[in-house]
Amino acid sequence: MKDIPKKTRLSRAEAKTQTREELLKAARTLFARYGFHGTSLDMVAETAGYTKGAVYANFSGKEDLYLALLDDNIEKGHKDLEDLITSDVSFESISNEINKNFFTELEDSRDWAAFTVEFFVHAMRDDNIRKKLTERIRVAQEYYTSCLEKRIAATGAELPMPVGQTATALLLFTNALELMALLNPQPELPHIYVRMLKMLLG
Amino acid sequence: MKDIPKKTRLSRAEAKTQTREELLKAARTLFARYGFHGTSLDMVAETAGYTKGAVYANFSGKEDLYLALLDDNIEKGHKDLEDLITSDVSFESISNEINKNFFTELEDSRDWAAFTVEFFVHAMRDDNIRKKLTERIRVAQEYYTSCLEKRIAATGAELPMPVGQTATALLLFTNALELMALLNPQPELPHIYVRMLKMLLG
DNA sequence: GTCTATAGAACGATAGAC
DNA sequence: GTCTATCGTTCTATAGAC
Repeated sequence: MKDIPKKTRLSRAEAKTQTREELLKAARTLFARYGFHGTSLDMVAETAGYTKGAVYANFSGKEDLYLALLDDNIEKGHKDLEDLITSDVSFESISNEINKNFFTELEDSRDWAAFTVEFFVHAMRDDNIRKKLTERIRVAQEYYTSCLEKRIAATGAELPMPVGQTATALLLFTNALELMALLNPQPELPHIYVRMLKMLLG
Repeated sequence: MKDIPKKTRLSRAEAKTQTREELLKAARTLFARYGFHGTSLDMVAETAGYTKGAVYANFSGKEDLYLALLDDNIEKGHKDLEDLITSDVSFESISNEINKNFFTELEDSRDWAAFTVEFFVHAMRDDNIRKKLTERIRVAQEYYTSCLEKRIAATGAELPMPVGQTATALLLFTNALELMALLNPQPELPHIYVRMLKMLLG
């Protein structure tokens, strides 16, 4: 058997995939921190350890790179809510958890939240982006709806609204509260969140 | 008495004030429609009937012009909620009104909403802007709180949360719902809004 | 030898500053 | 109205995989 080189050589396809991943990773960080217009393709390429040639070999342009991030990431930030809806533990202990760790956990998603909201603004002004975003919103709503249905089946809880509408209301309120907490971390926000959850989840 | 010129001559100070006002008016429209980066100072100057020189004579730069708009305008857009809280008419007729005119009335505030949200993004990345914004949010919360207190005094309604927290929740939910309706006008949104109001206002 | 991912220079347009 | 910087995009050369 021949010597295996220190670094296994990548096939051309593998190398390209890896390049693409690294560019996306750099772009995610930079777009989140500096925004769409505040991030240049030179910065993205350099951060990832490439040059602009690599960007244009993998994406048709800046907008395309930005949209690719949406596809990878839109579902991120919803994980906490998902845990909460489907969780088996008592409402009381969930409330305690929220009251205790609300702000510290939120800090981690600061850049991501900025990215998401910036995307909303783009979407309001660009029909192509709007369509991509609303499709993602639809998927999220359906997913939460099914989580809620499971919860109802398990606990027998009664909701004050139809499940679909409850899911939408939850999605809306959670996002708005998160944004407000990042902009202006008033200490009563976790309490408001818990109370709203109690009202919405019955 | 000498002839009065067709147009009364303005003093230099008056002329400068007028120029400033016209620039602000043009900037308000353009920033709202095309966003911060989508609006050039050339566009602003030209729309107002001046040249870029006039902009730099009245503002220290683009950012300064943008911030000047915040001071004039942040409180806009909340009028509907205010009317609703303080209104004397029955909850039923308010609900009907919302269900009927929700989307048509919203269309008018499309540009304004985009501007507001864009400002939120700026605020997350710029501490100076963040301070200005949170101060405005504080004022809005206080105002809604006092509206709610009046309503309680008048109707004797009981709220499920303390007034201050109810005001915050209302503010959050209304803004989030408005944004969602502009991005993705699902027909059930007004119903969700009415139900949430019922839950929050008791 | 051929193909292609990437490097890197060059271009052209835009827009803020003064 | 000019100056200058920036940046997205395009183009060509090259090195390495096939």
